[in-house]
Amino acid sequence: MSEPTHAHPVDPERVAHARSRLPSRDEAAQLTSVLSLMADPTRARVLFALDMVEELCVGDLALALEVNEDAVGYALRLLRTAGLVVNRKQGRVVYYRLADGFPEPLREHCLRQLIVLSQTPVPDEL
Amino acid sequence: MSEPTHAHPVDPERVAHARSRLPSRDEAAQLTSVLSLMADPTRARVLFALDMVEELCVGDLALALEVNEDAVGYALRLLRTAGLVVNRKQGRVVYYRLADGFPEPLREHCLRQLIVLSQTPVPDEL
DNA sequence: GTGCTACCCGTAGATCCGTACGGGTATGAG
DNA sequence: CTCATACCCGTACGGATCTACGGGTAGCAC
Repeated sequence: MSEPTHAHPVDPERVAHARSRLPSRDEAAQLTSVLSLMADPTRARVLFALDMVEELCVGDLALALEVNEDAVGYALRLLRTAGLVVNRKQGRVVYYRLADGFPEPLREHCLRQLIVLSQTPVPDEL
Repeated sequence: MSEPTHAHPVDPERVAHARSRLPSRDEAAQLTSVLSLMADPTRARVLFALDMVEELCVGDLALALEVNEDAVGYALRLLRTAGLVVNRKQGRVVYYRLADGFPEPLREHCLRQLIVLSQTPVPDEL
């Protein structure tokens, strides 16, 4: 079924309207690459924590989230290589914080809004 | 290394502060289950499209997004079973729309904000 | 120097996810 | 009735992703 049966739209007007102001596949891919970084419990909570307390070292982060250091290590690795967090080394302790360029809308509208969402959940009718 | 070396926090105050108002692992999981549904180019664009034009049938959705019907089919299957979209069958055509209970903050603050984000991208320094 | 701590990296194994394919049902046209 | 359309489902396969582990380095204590 993968090939385009149904060559002509049922509602051409709506199709055109949707097409006109829709992110391209590339734009969407770029957007979702950020989203999928937040779409993991550990990473999301790391971001929440850093949004609240400015700066935390790896071990304290593990304590705060109650996960092992492997988990935070991996989470931080991905967030770091994506440029969403930055680190600062002092002695043998490494402190992490949100990157300066951390997308402000993401922080304002998603991080903080979603923390509310997480208290008052979703429909979930199944 | 997975076991908790480093039993005592470096900055106990910040750890406590972070811990106090942090989503639990369960809350975070619930939240990220929604996020990971949006964290896919096809699904995200499906949601964008439905947010704009109210209602579209499967074939038109495939046309608008320029993807094959298998892709939209799979995307809609997941969004549907998660309760984020609903469908209405008229003849042999199936129309989809965002569910009534579609999380309003998600729609307002994320969908619409993120479409802006997708135009003016992220730091991405690597 | 030895040893411990805080963290990082690379890799193997399990698991999850998306795609493609074959086939099925129901509606409508002729 | 037969046939095409619009859509759905189940499954198999390839690729991505997460976890756990072994091992490495830099800083500090002694």
